[in-house]
Amino acid sequence: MDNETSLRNERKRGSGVKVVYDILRDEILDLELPPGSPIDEVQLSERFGMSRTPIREALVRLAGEGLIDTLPNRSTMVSQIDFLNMHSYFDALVLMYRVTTQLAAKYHRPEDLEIVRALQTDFADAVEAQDALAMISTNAALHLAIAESGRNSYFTSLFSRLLNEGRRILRLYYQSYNDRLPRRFVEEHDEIIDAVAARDIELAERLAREHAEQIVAQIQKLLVRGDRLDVRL
Amino acid sequence: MDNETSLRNERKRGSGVKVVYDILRDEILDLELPPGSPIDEVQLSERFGMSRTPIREALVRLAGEGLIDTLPNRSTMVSQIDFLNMHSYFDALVLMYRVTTQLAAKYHRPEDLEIVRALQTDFADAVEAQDALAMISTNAALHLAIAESGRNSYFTSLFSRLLNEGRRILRLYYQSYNDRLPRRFVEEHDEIIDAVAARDIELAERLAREHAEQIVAQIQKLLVRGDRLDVRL
DNA sequence: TGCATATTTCTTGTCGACAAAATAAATACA
DNA sequence: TGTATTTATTTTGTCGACAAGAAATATGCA
Repeated sequence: MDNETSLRNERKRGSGVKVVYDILRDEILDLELPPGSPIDEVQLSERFGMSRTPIREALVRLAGEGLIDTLPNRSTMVSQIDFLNMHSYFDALVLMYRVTTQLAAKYHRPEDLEIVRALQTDFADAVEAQDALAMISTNAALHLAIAESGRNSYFTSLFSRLLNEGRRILRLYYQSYNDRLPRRFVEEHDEIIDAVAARDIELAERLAREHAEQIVAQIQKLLVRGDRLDVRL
Repeated sequence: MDNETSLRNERKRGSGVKVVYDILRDEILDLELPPGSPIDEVQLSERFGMSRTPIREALVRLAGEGLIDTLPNRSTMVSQIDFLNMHSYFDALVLMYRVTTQLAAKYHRPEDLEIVRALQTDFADAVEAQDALAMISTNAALHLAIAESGRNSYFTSLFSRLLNEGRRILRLYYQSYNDRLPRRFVEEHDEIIDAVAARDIELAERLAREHAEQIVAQIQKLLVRGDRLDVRL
C-alpha cells in the first residue's frame, strides 16, 4: 500500500487510470481478489491516493471485460467464475488455439519466430523453476505471440480474453499439480513451433488441437464434469 | 437535439450513461458519425443536458469496444474502418458464422427456433420493403439469435462484435446495391434454419459457410481486393 | 415480543470547478 | 518577412462536494 500512496504526487496526468486498471486486473486474475470480493471505490481511492474519478474509469473498463460486476446504485464485486458454462469456455479456447496456430503457420514472418522462441525459453525456465504464476503468464504470452504472428486481430483479442479468463481457472489447476507441471508441455510447445516454422498448416493445427484438448481434459478432471466438449469442424 | 435536452430533469439516476452510449453507438455504426469525426465532451454534455462525467463513462465504454480512439490529453474521434486488415475481419466473420450455426444445430431448444423464425420473417419483410437499415439490423438479430441458441457466450459475443463492426461496412455495401437485396438471402436463411431445426450439424455448417463466403465475396468486389480469404479447417 | 415504518448510514452517480497538456495565436527579434 | 519564443485558448484529466438509492439500524405500535 505504501508503494502506491507514495506515488501520490509524482504521477503523470492520465497515468493513474492505467495503473489502477493494471493492478486490479492482475489481482483479480491471480485470484488475489477472489470472485465475489467487494470493490469499494472510496477504499481504492484511498489506497491509490487519488480521487474516485480515475478509479471509476478503471472500474468501467474492468466491467467492460467482464472482470467485475456492477449492481446499479449498489455494490460492485469481482465477477464469479462461471463453472456452469465452462464447456463454452473450453470449446472457445480449443478453437482459438487451433485457428491462431494455423494462421501463424500460414502468415508468420521470420522475425515473429524469434520472439516466439524466446518466450518458449521463458516458459521452459518457469517449468524448470516450478513457478506456477510464471508458467501461466509465460504460457499465455507464448501462445499470444503465436497468435499475433497469424495477423488476425479479432482472433488474437478473443484468444487474449480467453487466456486471461483462464488465468483464474489455471491458477486453481496448477495448484492441484502442487505447482509442478510435466515437461511434456514444453516438448509440445516445441513441436508446435517447429510445425509453424515449417509452415505445415495441417500439422500445426492438429498439434495445437491436441495440446489444447489435452489441457482441457486435465482441467475437466478437476471440475464439474462437463460433457459437451466435442467441437469438430 | 430537443428530444434529448428535454429529458434533462426527468432522468433516472444511472440511466444517462446508457442513453448516451446507445445513441452514440448507433450513430457511429450507422455512419451518421463517419470515421474520423471529432468527439467533443462538452459539446455532448450540452447536447444531452448532463455533465461531462456520465458522457465520459460512455466514451470509455465505446473506446473499450474500439469504436472511438482516444489520444491522451488530445482529441478523441470515431475510429477508422480498418480496410487494410479487412481480410482478418472476413476470416473471423466466416468462422463465427460457421461455428455458431453449427452449435445451434447441436444445442438449440425448440423455443429458440420460434424466436429465430420470427426474426427471419422480419428480415424477409425488410428485404421486401427494400429498407436497407432494417435489413442490416434484422439480419444481425437473426444470426445472433441463431448464435445464442448454440449457447456459447464467448462465440456469441465475438460474433456480435463482428456483426456490429460490420454494420459500418454493410452500410456501404447495401448502398452499392441501391439498398435492394436479392431474395436469395432470404431463401438461404430459410435453408439454414431448416438444417438447424433438423439438427443436421454438417449441413448447417456448410450452408452457413457458403452463405457467409458468398456475402464476403460480394463485399470484397467492392473493396480493396483482399487476397487472403481462404480459411480451411 | 414481533412486525411495519421511519431514520440513519453507506455507497454510488452526478455535478461544477480547477489544473495540466496540447494546440493555436500573438509577439519579439533578426 | 520569416522564424523563434511567449502568451492565450481549448480540451482533457482530476478533484472535492453533494444528492439519490439502497441497506442497515432504530423507532413505534400491536
